[in-house]
Formats: sequence, structure tokens, C-alpha cells
Amino acid sequence: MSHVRVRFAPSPTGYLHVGGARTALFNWLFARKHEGTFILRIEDTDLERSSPEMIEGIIEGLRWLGLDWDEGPYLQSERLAFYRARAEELVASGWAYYCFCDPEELAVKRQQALAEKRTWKYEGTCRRLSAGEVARRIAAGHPRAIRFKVPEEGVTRFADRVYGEIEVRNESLEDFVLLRSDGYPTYHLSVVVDDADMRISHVIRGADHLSNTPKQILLYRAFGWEPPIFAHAPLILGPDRQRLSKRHGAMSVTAYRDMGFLPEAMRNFLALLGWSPGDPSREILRTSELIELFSLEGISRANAIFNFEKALWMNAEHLRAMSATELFPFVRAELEKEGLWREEYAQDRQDWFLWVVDLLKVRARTLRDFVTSGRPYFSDDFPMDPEAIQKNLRTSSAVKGLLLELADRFERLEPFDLQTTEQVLRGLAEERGVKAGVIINAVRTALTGSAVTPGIFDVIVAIGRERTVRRLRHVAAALC
RNA sequence: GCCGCUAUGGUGUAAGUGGUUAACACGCAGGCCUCUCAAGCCUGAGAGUGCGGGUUCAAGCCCCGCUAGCGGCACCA
Repeated sequence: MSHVRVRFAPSPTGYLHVGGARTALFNWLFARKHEGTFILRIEDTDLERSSPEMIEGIIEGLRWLGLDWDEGPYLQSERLAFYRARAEELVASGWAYYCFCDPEELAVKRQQALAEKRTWKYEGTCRRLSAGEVARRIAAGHPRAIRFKVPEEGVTRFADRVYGEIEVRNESLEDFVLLRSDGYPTYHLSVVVDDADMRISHVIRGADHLSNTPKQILLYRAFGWEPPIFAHAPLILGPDRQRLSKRHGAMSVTAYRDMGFLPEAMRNFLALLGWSPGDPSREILRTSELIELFSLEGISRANAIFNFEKALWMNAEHLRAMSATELFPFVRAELEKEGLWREEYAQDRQDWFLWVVDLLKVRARTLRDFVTSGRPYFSDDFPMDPEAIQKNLRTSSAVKGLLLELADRFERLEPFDLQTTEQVLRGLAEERGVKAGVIINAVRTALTGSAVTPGIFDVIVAIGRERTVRRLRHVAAALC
């Protein structure tokens, strides 16, 4: 394959949603796989709906996902003269014409047709204007757009790498606008001109553009340019099979960051929405594997449904697969946000910290879990779950005495480690004729406020002798 | 309304050139392990491949029709 050049070309009319992120990811994977170039281009020609903040938001999303681009970001708003020149060229070559029709009048007609369920197509009024009439109106200063002259007969076809041969009769297309009367290009013009100018080899984008592609093919031909290879990816729908929208909750990729998703897991999950390596048993894939396996052939045609449960599962899998060292920066950021971070965790307490991360990651589904179920390890201020108290601390009147006795024995235990704490606890259980589980569960809740934790001796050692003894006595004192 | 695309358990995907009881993963139910919960391991329920025809000895794979969903049809992208 000659040099691969692909692009992600969002319009900054909203944040980076999962659909856009998936499209960006496909382009990025394809570029990395073929050692090609990944270009970021901002399609901000809709001055009303675009904003610099949205550009920032999209870039933030791409950065978080780790989708780095090799060129750009190019802003279409800075290339307006270029599009105008191209549009004028088409007028000169007879492929386009000036249109003086009033947009508002056309909109009225269009709406009327729609209301009556009739098909409406621009009649081509200005297409038939004489040269003299055109010159007269220009001289009179009439506002004018430029429309493309769609051939009246024939079909336009192209081979999509995902959907196969797509064919449309030209008569079903209307003479679409290339340049608006305010001098701004429409999408069809700018996208074709830029893809050609930037020598894009493969256009990988959402299937919502499939129906528009024939118009663009027509434009490439009119310009005398070779079209790129097109590959359309199926859309991502919500669980109700409707297009993803606010009512499905998190649409922005940064919302997944905030929920504690790993970029690695998000890339994995997004990659599998509308693409498959062909082996359904291998789903947990690191990014390097995604790059290796990615191909346009694996893109499916049916719309994909976003399954949040599966995304969570996948995140948990990645969490478990990553070492504490790899997880360190993510967990640190999470603790910092909660005000639980201490510099010593990066210094002399780092071994302890990494060990705790290893303990917690087994049960974690998101990074948030490190500051929720992880809280008792990093702070003395953690919530006590009433149900856990009921279940583990109020089971028997003996619990109070057992906790106090255990605290006493732990206080003078030397050394204080996994083996010795287990010996002491089990010894106490045997002496008093209670099941070890009763003491274990009571200690679990006394130390963490929860009924669900890692193995109890890990918890005891992680929390440490001093805090363990203090918490046991404190909880025992509260029991009557 | 017109044009286009798609259709395999609840979800995501498999099932080279049509060939036995449609596979895997998530989820779900139950069990083992066990100090809880996860993880892991074992077992199970769940689709006859949108519907209806056709071709064929044989169809999820081919053909036709229908239905549904989605997308497009803007001086939005």
C-alpha cells in the first residue's frame, strides 16, 4: 500500500462523543498499523455552531484517549480563500453555476413539500440563466451562492471498502450548494477539497456519510481528481437502538474518564464497536494488539449498540491486567482529586502504596473504586455501612470482647505480618470456641466500614498495627 | 415522501468457496473454592439465524418480495 494518510475531521459543534471517538480511533489504528500519517482537521465552517471551546474539548478527549496526530490541527476556517478559489474554478469549467435564489424562499418551498410528503428538489432555476442575465445580476450586486451542476442522467457509483458497491441515480440528487452566499464553503466542497489537498488516501468515517458520498465522488470527477478509498463504519446506537444522545447518559468520552475508565480499556471497547478481529473469543486487547489486528475488512455493516455493562467489565479486566506501577499515575490522579494523596506514597511509602493498589485492583471495576473502597487505607475518615455493621458486628454479644482482646494481642505482636496476625486471630477463635469467620468479618467491618474487602490479613497489614488497634477499640467501644 | 444501508440468543461478534446437534465473549441462574466480595474453575438457561417464498439432495450463507430499524435528502457537518 502506498503511503497511508488518514484524517479525523470533527466539526466543533459539541464535545468528542463516543461515535466520533470511535471514528478517530479507527483512523488512528489504521495509520499506526500502516505506519501512515494521522491528520486532525477541524471542520469549523459553520460559524454559528462552532466554538473554540468545543475545539479544546475535542482535543482534550483525543489526548486522554491517547490518539496522537501527526499533522494539524488544521482549521478550515483559515482556508476559506482556498475553497472559494476551487468553487470559482468549477464555475469556470462549467461544472457549477451561480445561484441567486433566495435561501428563505427555497426553505419555505422545501418545508411545504415535506409537510405534503412530496419529494422536493431544487429546480435548477439559476442553472438555466443566460450568461447575460448572470452578468447583470452580478453587476447589480445580487448575493450569490455557487451550486454544483449534477448530471441529469446516469448513475454515480463507488466501491466502499465496508459496504461494497454503492450506486445512486443522479436524478435523485439535486444541484447542491458548494459555496454559500456569505462566501463560506459547505461541507461537500471543503471536505473534498481538503481531502484532495491533504492527499488523504483513505476516508474512514461514520456511515451517516454514506449517502452523501456520491455527491463527493461527483465533485472529485469534476475537479479531475482521483477519489480516495472510502470505508464507512456503522453507527453506534444506545441500548434502545436510537442514536446516542444525552438521554443515554455519558456521551462525551471525557465522561468516561471521569467515571474512572482507563484510556487503554476505552480504546479496546471502542475498537470493538463495529469492528472485530475475527476471533470472538479474544476481546481483551491491548492497544499494540489492536494496531496489529486492525483492518478495514473487519468492520461490520450493522449498527453497533453501546453496552455499558460490557464496557465496565472490560475496564475491570484491564485494571487487573495492569501492574501497580502502570496504574500508579492513574490512581494517584484519582486520590489527588479526593484530597487523599500524600507525597510519601511516591517516596518512602511507595512499596506499601503499590502493594495496596495490587490488593484493590483485583476487585476494582473503575479507578473510582480506589477512592471509594480504597478510602479506609488512605484515610481514617471513611463511611461505615449500616448493613455491614448489622451483618458483621451485631451478630453476637461476644463480638465486642473479641475485638478488644484481639486489639490487645495485636498491640504487642512482634512481628506484625501476614502470618503472625493470622495465627493470633485464629488462635483467639479457637480459644473462645467461635468460628474464625465471625471474628474475621467483624474485623473487616471494624477496619473498613464495609462487608467487602480483600483478604482480611492483607487488610490488617495494609492498614497497619497502630490504625488497626485503634479502629478495633473504637468500634468495640461503640458496641453495647 | 424519495434514495441508500442493515437484519445471527438481551448485547457484541464467529460460522473459508452452501454440507451434520449455529460457536465465543459480556450479562443472567446455579455450584466449587473460601474469611466477605471479586477473580478463577464447573454446570445451566437463552437464538434455529427479522418475516414469507424460491433455487438445491442440502441455505444463516444464493435469488425474489415484505417488514422493521438506521442513515441521507439543508446556503448543518
